[in-house]
Parts: sequence; C-alpha cells; structure tokens
Amino acid sequence: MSNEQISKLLRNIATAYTIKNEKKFRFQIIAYQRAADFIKNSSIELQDYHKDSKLQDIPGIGTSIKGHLEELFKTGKSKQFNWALKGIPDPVFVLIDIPTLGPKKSYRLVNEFGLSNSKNVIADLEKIAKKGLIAQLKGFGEKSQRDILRAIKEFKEGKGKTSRMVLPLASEISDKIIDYLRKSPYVGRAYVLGSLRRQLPTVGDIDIAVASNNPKKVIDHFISYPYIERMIEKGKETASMLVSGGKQIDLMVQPPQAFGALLQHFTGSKNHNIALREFALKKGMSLSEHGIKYLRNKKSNIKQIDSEEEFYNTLGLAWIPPEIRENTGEIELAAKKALPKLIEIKDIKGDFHIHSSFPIQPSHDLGKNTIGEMASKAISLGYEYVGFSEHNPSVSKHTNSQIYTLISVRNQEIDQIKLRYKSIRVLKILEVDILSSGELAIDDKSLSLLDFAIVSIHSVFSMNKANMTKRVIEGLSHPKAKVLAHPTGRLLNQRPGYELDWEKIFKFCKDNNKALEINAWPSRLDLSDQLIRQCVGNDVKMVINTDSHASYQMDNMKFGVSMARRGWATKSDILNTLDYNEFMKWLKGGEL
DNA sequence: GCCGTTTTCGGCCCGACTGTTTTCAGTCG
Repeated sequence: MSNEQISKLLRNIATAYTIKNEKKFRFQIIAYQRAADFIKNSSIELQDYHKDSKLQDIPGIGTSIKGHLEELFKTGKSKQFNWALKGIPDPVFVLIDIPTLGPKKSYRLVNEFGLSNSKNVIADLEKIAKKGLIAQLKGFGEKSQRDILRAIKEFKEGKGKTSRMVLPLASEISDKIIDYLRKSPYVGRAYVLGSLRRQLPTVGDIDIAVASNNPKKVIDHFISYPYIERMIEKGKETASMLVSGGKQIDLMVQPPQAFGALLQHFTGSKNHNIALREFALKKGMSLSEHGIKYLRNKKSNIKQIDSEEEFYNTLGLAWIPPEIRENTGEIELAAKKALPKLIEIKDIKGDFHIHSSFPIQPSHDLGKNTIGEMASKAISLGYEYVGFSEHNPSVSKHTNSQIYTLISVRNQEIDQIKLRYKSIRVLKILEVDILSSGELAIDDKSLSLLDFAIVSIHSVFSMNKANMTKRVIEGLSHPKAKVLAHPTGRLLNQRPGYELDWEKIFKFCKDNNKALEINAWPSRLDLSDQLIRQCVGNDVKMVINTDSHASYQMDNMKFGVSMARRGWATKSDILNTLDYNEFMKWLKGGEL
C-alpha cells in the first residue's frame, strides 16, 4: 500500500467516527487525522518504516494505530479499522473529497438517495441535484443545491484547492493581487502568508493578510478584483475568491495593532499553530488571530500585538522562521533559544548546474544562452564561481574520440571566458548520465577533461529500489563523480520519482566525500525538505544548484535555498557557501 | 488515540462564515 492509500484509509476512519458519534470519538478523530496528515506528507514509504520496525517513530502513531497497521500489512486487513468503517457506505468517502461536502452532508446524501456505486456517485449526485431533489431535503435548500452543483463542476475542473501550483506561479499570482490591494488607501501592510510564506514546494491556495482600520473597505476592494471568477465567501474580517485560472485566494484583515497575531495565525502550519496554542495554554495563555488572552485574569482584554517577533517573544519563544513551522521540534528549540541559523540566499557563492547553448550535441536538452551570457549573469548575482555542466555529448551518435573532441572544444570556450571575465572562477563540469548498468555515459579519458562531474539518472526510471540504489552508488563511485543531481528524479504534479535506499546512499556519500544536490528547478525541488533534514542529521553535504537552461533561470536559486531552510540546513551543510579555495579543497578530498 | 521540562492519567486550539434556522450545525483553515 502506498502512503497515499494508507493516509486515505486513516482519514476515512476519522470520517466514519465523525458520522457515527462526533462527540464520543472526538479525540480519536483528531488522532486519525493527524496520523493521516503525517503519512501523506512523508517522503518515506510507510511500508519501509514497518519493515525496519520503526512505525513508532512516526509522530501521531502510537501503540493502537501501530498495532492496527501491522495487522493490516501482515494479513491485508485490520479488525479495528473494519469495525470503525462498518455501516458507512463507500460512496461517502468519495463525496467527502468535494469541497463543501463534509462527513455529515456526504453521509446524508448517500443515504437519502441510496447512492451505492462509488465509481459513479459524483455523476449520480449531479443528476439528482439537477432534478431539484436535494433542495427538498430537510436541512438543505435551493442555495445548498446550487452550491453542490457548482462544487462538483469545480472539482471536475481541478479548481480551488483541488490542484496545487508550483512556487513561481503562486508568487506571480500573489504579487499581482498584492499590487492591486495596495491601490486602496485603506490597505496598510499586506503580506502573502500560508504555505507560500512557508515555501512549500507546491501551493494549494494563496493566503493574504492586510492590516487596516477599515476591514469592510478592504474586503469590498478585494472582491472587486478585475480578474475575479467568483466570490466564495465574504465576512467582516475575512473573504475568499476564485480568480481566473481557478485559483483560490483567501484574505484576512485585522487592525494594525493586532497584525502580529494575524501574521502568526495565517502563516501556519496548522500543526504548528495547534502545538503553539497547546504550549501557550500551559502558560495560561490562549492564542488566536486577534491576540493573546490571559486565562488567569478573566477581566483582562485580549492583548493585541503588532509584530510577529513580539508575539513569539511574549510566549517566551525565539521568533521561528516560517519555513520550519511544521511542528517538528521547532517550538521546543525556540523555547531554549537554540534554533539553528538557517542558510540564507546571501550565503550562496556559486552555481554548479548550468546548461549553456554551447553546441556539445548532448543526450538531452541544450541551454538557451551562451557560456559568456551565463557567466555574466553569475557575476551580476555576485557569485565567486560558476560551473558549466551541459549534458554529456550523446553517446549513441558519437564515438569516444568525437565526444572527447566536443568536450575539449567546450573547454577552450570556457578558457576564453576565463580570460574575458577575471572576476569569477569558472569550472569545467558536465552532467553525465548514469546508465542502467551503473556505468557513466562517457569514458575515463573524456572525464579526465573535467574538474568534476555531476551525475544523474535520465533513463530507465522503473528499476526497483535495491537496483536503483546499486546503480546510483556505482555511478557516484567514479573518482570524477562528486555530486548526484536531482537525486529522486521527482517532477512535481507529474511523477513521484524513483526509490532509493537512503541509509545506504547517505553512508556512501559521507564515507566517500560525495554530495547530494538540492535542485532548485521549480518543478523538481529535489531533494525534498524531509530528505534534506535527514542529510543534515547524517552529516551528508549538499549543493544547491539551479539546473538553469537560460540565464534568467539562475534567479531560481532562492527556491533551492527555501527547500534547504525547510530541511533545517545551515551554511555549513551546503558546499556552495564555501569560498573557492575551500570548495576546491573539498573537491580534492580534503577535510573541511 | 496520542502524549509528557508541573502529568503514565488527564488533558487535548480557536475562530470565521454560510445556510437554514430562530439559536445552530457543518465546513474550513
């Protein structure tokens, strides 16, 4: 079973408990949802935790759920899970994925209309709504019926939160809306919060906070946005809309003197906020987007706080960077004032994964800008060094000596650039394919022309974990191979990436002076934050590269840095924060 | 059902908004 399937199963159990008796099962519901959340976001397959007897290491999985999961993995079913799900028809668990339909409404609809076919339940419900039958149910009305029809339509079209965007698209949309909001004189500070501020690899909706003493004017201005597709809701201090393209924008407004609490609240994550509020409760404080209530003094009003730093400080905590607000230990360290100093974009001194337009006749795609143009861009970014790493010349179309010649000519071009641009060091690299045998695509003689090679997988993705691990280690074993590029091969929203035995990879890299790449290409962002954090824990060095195929793409470095921050990486974990001489020392196998 | 720097028992975040109601249930984040 995949993590996705297991997560859905646990969520279904929470749904079933909600339908059966929400009050009685209140805490079980929370527990199952928490476990489901964590499993869904985990980049390690749950079955592997199980094989290594490490299920209890997962937050939210205690003795009960662990026992049920072990029974499920062993026998294919769990008595407890089956008992919990008993009596709730399967179509309920399909309808619940449609926004506005929760456990109660889904169950009512399935029962009232005898919907029994999971595969067709959405189409069946749509027909029923069109006949006007939903409006006749007690507790439903004409408006609910229209809302359900629209929700089904948007669900089918992937609108709202049912599809996630990569970071640059989300930033582009949010920039436009912030610019628009600032045209109103009633809008004070206006920031993008939520998962975009936390820099998740993909973003479901865009959350914006505004400080204003006149929230009504701000909200009216917000929903007058020219590219609005429809308004979702509108209240006294919040509003939501869909904009063209079907993306959802949520707005929250608070007065300037309470803005700090709103920044904290609306940045999330949900799990961070829950943990923070539990932490505060123990100190006699209750938190919300409006501020801090002191529970021991019932007469006191809510304390309003205008900055986020002050909000955390009032709780006795250091300010926590948004990227690590996921309740994975940050609150405990903030209490001890012992948070790591996360890497920043200004720490980056170079980029090693750049594809120029030099006609090297590569196995894969060529860049759009010349070596000179790319080097010039690197200088404008303030870099101390840059490395060119076009794909190796195509193996099927060239002999070894032709390949050798192509690389030599490219190197001559780099030498010319070195003479022209004295302010930057330029390295001769290539991105070399690891063939399915584990061999590198080009021979030793050609490899000897390079300062080092970045190696990567570009074919035969379907190998099993053991063989893929063997292949990668074989490829990295070559003395010239120093960096594994886009280590999982994932493409966000497109494919999950192949599986590797990370313990083996980490050990190999640490023992043999190899690095893993954090690829900053927006639809890769590979390594994931979780794997980065494991590298940090295992003292495995990383390099943040842009994989640019055009000079402007070198600006994508910030996304790689964001992933590194989400993975708790500091400057010392990332090799391209070193100055040139230190980096060359690492390259030659010297200790840092 | 989970969890532990006052706890292995007794706690468990907090509020906004909508539709269908006439004081609230359901959903969402």
